[in-house]
Amino acid sequence: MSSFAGRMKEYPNMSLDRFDRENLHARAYFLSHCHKDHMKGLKGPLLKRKLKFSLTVKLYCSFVTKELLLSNPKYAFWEDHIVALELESPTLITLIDEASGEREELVVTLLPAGHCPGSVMFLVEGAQGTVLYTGDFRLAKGDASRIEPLHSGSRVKDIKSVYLDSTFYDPRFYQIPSRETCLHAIQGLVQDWVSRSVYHTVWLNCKAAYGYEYLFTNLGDEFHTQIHVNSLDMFKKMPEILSHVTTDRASQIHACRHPKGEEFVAACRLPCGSSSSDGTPLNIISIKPSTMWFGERTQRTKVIVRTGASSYRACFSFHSSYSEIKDFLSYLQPVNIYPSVVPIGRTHADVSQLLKSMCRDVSSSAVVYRPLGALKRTRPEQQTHDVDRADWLFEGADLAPVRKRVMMQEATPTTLPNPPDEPLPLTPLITGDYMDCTESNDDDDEEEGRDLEEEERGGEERDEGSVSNSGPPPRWEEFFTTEILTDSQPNSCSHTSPSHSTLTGSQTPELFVDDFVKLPSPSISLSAGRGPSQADGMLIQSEDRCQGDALTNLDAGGEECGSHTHQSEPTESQLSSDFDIPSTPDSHRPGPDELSDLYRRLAAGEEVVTRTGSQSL
DNA sequence: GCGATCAGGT
DNA sequence: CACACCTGATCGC
Repeated sequence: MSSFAGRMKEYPNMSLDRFDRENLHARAYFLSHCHKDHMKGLKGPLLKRKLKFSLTVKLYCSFVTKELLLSNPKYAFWEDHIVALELESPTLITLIDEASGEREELVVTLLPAGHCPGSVMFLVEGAQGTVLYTGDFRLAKGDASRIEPLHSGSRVKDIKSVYLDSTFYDPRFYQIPSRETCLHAIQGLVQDWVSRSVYHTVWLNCKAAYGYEYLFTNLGDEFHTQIHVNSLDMFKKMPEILSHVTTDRASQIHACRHPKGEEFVAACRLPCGSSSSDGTPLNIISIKPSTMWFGERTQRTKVIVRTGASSYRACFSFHSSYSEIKDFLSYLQPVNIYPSVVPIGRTHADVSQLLKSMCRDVSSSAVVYRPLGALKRTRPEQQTHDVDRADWLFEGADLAPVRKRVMMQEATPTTLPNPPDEPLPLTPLITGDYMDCTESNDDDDEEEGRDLEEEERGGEERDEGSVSNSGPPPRWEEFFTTEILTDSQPNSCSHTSPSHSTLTGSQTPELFVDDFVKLPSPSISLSAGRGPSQADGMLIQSEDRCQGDALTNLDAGGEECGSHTHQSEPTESQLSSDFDIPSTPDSHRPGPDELSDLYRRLAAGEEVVTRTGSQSL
């Protein structure tokens, strides 16, 4: 949970994501996204009173965040004090002290954060240097290079401080399967289920929070349906989302919620109360999006885990993994990094120590200080790395090490693939940096004999085409319209007005980079009979997967949902949507006999050797 | 009655 | 395992 107190050292007159205590006296407020833990104090009576008497205090956020916020009547009093900003449009903001009239000018730029609809990072440029407040974010490897305002021409901007979402900044969370991988795995599971009959229904057991919408839009498109949800109110200005959700309970895919939802589903009733359409009982599976993470060398990394006869967990993360954060930081090379979250079991000192290695070394030889510089330096507030103000003190034009911009997007999609042995040009600075995390993941690393280097080589070999799949970070803003749309959308996405199509393309998570491997493997599929769009992003299924740990997830226990579940369970391939798995040369696909033996042993309750540890639930 | 905080749950 | 959130109990105003 965020322990950020709301203030940045450089710009203490602005408050971000905290609105209580000392933040009550801020000159301007910034809300990175609409999750409750970033809105502390935002509906407090003290702040409400302050607004009544203030002409200048504003809340800055994205258009989508504004819409989501105001869809809750408890925040309606903010209406006239919210300034929605466009993404990636630098905006001059003057902070005024209402008592003294003192003014301070800042340039603030909203950057897409990929955490939930409307989520942004704040890039602040002013007299105290350039700082980045990330809010909560999930960016894939290489995304920083595609965010224009982080650059100045061909250079990466000189960033003094990053206030970082360090939720998963711990080597234990080294990798989290990409959004695409997770989405495709979920699609596979849903496909297998809903194709069985119209009574086969999926319940997406999502938490009461924004962030699952891209799941709804993609599943909606894939299955030509709308997802049943409790309310459409918050999406009334977001046609792309609105067209994929419905309050009509006659849907095969539900994401409705009820405090006793789990009990309902165990009793073959959906949280909305629906239990049948025409008297025939529903056949429900539940899929609970959950964060799953894996160590640096972990290879068998299941994206879907079965937790009961008709319940599954599916990998889903709102936050960047350790390696994604490292990629982000090593691209930006800030001078300071301040963590906003201390992972459980860690101290602030632990995290700060870990983060030190990601900071630019200001004493490095890249900075050559002129002997006379100290004498010339008359303005004490000047920062040694402030390029614009202090470069006359130094040799050369730049104090910050030259950081060349990397354009991943420009990687030629149609030309020859990178040579297998050459690392992809993801960051200019590090490749070996990932080695300093070897202290980690003993616990997660169940790989016995595998050689890491071999694994990496295998990965890069297959990475060929996938570089060009990288897209820009998510732009939830493009979901937004100023019109208010009504609930009377057509009941099938296939009828959705073409006027929305321009919004669709750039929003879908296909655009996220998959760090890992995709193989155009014709022999492997998550499910049969799907279109070419799935074939492109096919997950690799390891040959040896079936021998062991995949089966350990076939939990024979758990609640049964009526008598009809057994013969209609999803097939093996749905249960083990592995990702990033290089094939093992000396492994083999188990034969039917081996498989049935394993099934028999599982059914008999015998131990089956597992390399993923206990996953029984 | 309201808000803040904590425990316990999903 | 975490996350984001909810409910209910308790405390203080």
